[in-house]
Amino acid sequence: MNPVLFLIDGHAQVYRAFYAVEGLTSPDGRPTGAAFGFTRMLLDIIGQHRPDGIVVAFDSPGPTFRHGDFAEYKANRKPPPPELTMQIPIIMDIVAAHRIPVCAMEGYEADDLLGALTRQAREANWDVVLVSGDKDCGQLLRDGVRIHDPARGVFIDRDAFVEKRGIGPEKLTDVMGLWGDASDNIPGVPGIGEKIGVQLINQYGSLENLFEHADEIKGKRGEVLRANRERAELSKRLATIRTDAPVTLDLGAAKSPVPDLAKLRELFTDLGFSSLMRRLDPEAPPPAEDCDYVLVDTEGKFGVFMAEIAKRDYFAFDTETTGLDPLLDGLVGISFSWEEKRGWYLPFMGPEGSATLPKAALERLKPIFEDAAVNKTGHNLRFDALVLSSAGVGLAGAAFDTLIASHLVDGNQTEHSLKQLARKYFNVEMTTIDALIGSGKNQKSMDEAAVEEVAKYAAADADLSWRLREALEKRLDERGARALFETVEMPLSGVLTGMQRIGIRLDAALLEEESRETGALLDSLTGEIHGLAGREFNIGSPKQLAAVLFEEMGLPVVRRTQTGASTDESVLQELANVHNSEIASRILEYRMYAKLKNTYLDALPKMINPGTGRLHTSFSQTRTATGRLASSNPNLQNIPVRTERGRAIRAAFIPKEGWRMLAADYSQVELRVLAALSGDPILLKAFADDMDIHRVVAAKVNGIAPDKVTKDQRSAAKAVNFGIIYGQSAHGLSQTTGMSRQQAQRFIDDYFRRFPRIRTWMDGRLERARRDGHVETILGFRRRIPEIASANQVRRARGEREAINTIIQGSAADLIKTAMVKLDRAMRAAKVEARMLLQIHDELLFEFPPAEEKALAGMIREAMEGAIEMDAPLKVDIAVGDNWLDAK
DNA sequence: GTGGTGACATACGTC
DNA sequence: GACGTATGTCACCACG
Repeated sequence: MNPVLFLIDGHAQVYRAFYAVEGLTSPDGRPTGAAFGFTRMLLDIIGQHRPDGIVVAFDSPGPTFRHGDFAEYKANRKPPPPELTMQIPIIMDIVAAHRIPVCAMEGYEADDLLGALTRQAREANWDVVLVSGDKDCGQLLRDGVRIHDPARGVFIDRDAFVEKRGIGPEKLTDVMGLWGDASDNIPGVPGIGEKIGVQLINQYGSLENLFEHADEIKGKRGEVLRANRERAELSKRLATIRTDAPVTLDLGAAKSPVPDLAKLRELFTDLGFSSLMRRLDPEAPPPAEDCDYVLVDTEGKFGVFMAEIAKRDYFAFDTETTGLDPLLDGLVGISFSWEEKRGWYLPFMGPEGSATLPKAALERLKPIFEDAAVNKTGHNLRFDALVLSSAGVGLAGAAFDTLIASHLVDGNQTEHSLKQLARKYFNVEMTTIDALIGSGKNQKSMDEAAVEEVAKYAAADADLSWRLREALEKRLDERGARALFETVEMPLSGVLTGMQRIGIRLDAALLEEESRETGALLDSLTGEIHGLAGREFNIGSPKQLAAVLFEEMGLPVVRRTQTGASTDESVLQELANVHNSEIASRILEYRMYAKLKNTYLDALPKMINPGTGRLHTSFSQTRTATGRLASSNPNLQNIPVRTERGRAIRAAFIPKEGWRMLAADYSQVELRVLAALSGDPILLKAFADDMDIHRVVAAKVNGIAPDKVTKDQRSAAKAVNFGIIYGQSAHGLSQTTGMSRQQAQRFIDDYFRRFPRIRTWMDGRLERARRDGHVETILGFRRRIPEIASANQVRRARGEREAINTIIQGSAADLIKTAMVKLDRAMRAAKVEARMLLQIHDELLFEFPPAEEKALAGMIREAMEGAIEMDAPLKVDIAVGDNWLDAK
């Protein structure tokens, strides 16, 4: 029996899959229906028919030889929808990961390539199965060649074809000369369809012979035939599949490809093809790995370990702690790895009676951790650095954080846990922490779990982190993000570690006093509100509040949420202003005070670290899709500033005893980025001259002199400037400004008329985003924008806003990150005592001994204003005070 | 039946 | 546009 080669008509199958699988998207929102359908088809073929070889043929963009013959060829075809086009590279990746050869050639359609490959396969004594739904392929049928339609699950051989069409496959092109093919815009002869075509060709044997005897055909049909001879001959040529395309069938490459399972798993994870994942590996779950993890729990073993680690100038490590707070919780043990599937675990704490290492062991490790020449890898190294620092061990040479690398490789992904990355890159299922220490209220702490078990768990963490480094390095290089990683993100990680460790001093007594006052206010407001409502209810419950306002008091419903009537601030504002509702005004007040009390006044003092007496936020370098930082536990990037009462909270953020506080703000950093990137001459000039940018924009849009700009005009311009940065629509703008939608639209139109460079810059960026599927910041942080190709107008508009916003916000984030790294270096070099405490997106907050004020301000100005060379000057406002409120 | 937990929705603080 | 955190609400679970 001959071996069987499956030749797949790629585009035909992709199209079919696209329309067959609707509405499927990846976890990050990219359309994936076509890729899913195609992949499923491929796995079906491999799994069910066990081909001896596979090749996939694709059309190439651009005209083919058929267009030279007939310019209208396929002219009726609409361009493929962008949701389909954007899936082609994904499909190519999937085919490549299966290690299936792809055949494509400019100037030839997939059909012709299939024709040539079929011929060559037959010459090599292989049988062929053509995977295609296209009727033209019938002409390639002969002995040893079959057609497979995967959608119908049928195989058609020569006999089946003759049975179905009533004509031999070799005569198909003659019939199509008469019949034509509407889908390819092949004309044929008017009035002649399949039935008549088959009948005529069967009667005369061929198209040529038919026309030689055309005179014999009587009546209307004869007339039409004679009049359309050229058209018929052209149609036959167009329908004829060539078998002489200059491609060479490489049966060696096509033969039973061995898929790159790791790559496929990675792709499937990204795409959310969990149902297909199982089919990659029939013996799922993945086999447990055979790893060599050593528990170093005696002096002797520790000696062996030290001798080994001394030979390396690189390793991966991970710390185990009693809890999740690196500053509060204790060091349970440290694991190491510098070789795949091998690791060591050094326990320092364990259940009663277990062997652990003495503190002296840590002392002997200290010089290695503090040696910058020893290159360290870890997952979320900032956590480990803080844990070590609490144990009196410094960390230098923190070169590769797999968490940060993963975020740079794919910023759209929100989860970058070691467990998830191990699954994605290596198909390794790691033990969960719950399996080790339990969950819920019976959860143990790591020092209570058996040391042998902790050793396996911990060593696996170091091992996987070590392995991930290689995989992620490769991807960083592919992405061109290596420089950003090494020169900005990794150094920044060290700076953030320092900021987190130092924390910020809080005047808890002041907040407690505020809280009491606010509590009293809330009590009296609660009474008033209940009085106005006529009954008691929970004001904090939107549901109960809606019932009171709209059902019991009969106020009009302004807007609806998914679950009922909205009671948010803008709704209450409207009820208060337009409908003179007393209760709405009181609720607005109540909400403001409740927010301040619950979120800040009461919460912040509780979070003071009892050890340091200060407040330690946690910065995340890997949470945002734009490259900004995020702050949590507590979030110190959203301390109130807008209202007087909220602002007062800032007075509780105070410097170390006897020191002062300094705040350095980038002035209009996003607009400067916009000016620099777009090259808009008016904005650039305004910044060069250090003008009030909102005033300049207002003057320009209204066509008046800057000194004639009214307060309202300026604030409208300010709102639009913000809108541009946030990619706001006219709708959004009208919401934030109180303008009507029409007014907002008119203002935006005027704006773009006066600043055409911004419009063209945006259009250019959007076009590139559509082409590339992603946008990049000045330093090359990348965000994929899948929605930009959506056919859905709402989603597409959102994609466009995301695209512009990410470029501007992300580039501003690049600027301040670079400044922080430079500034940290300068401060170390100058050996100042002053300390950077917080970053709030465009602002840095410091505490410093009074004597350092001048030197510090100079360093800050230089680092921030000179962060990255741009066409627009950067400006920093510096203010000093005795607390954060003062330093403004 | 009760109490705890986690997911979700709503609302709102910042840049 | 980008975030984090608060509260309420509901479904679900283990527990006695």
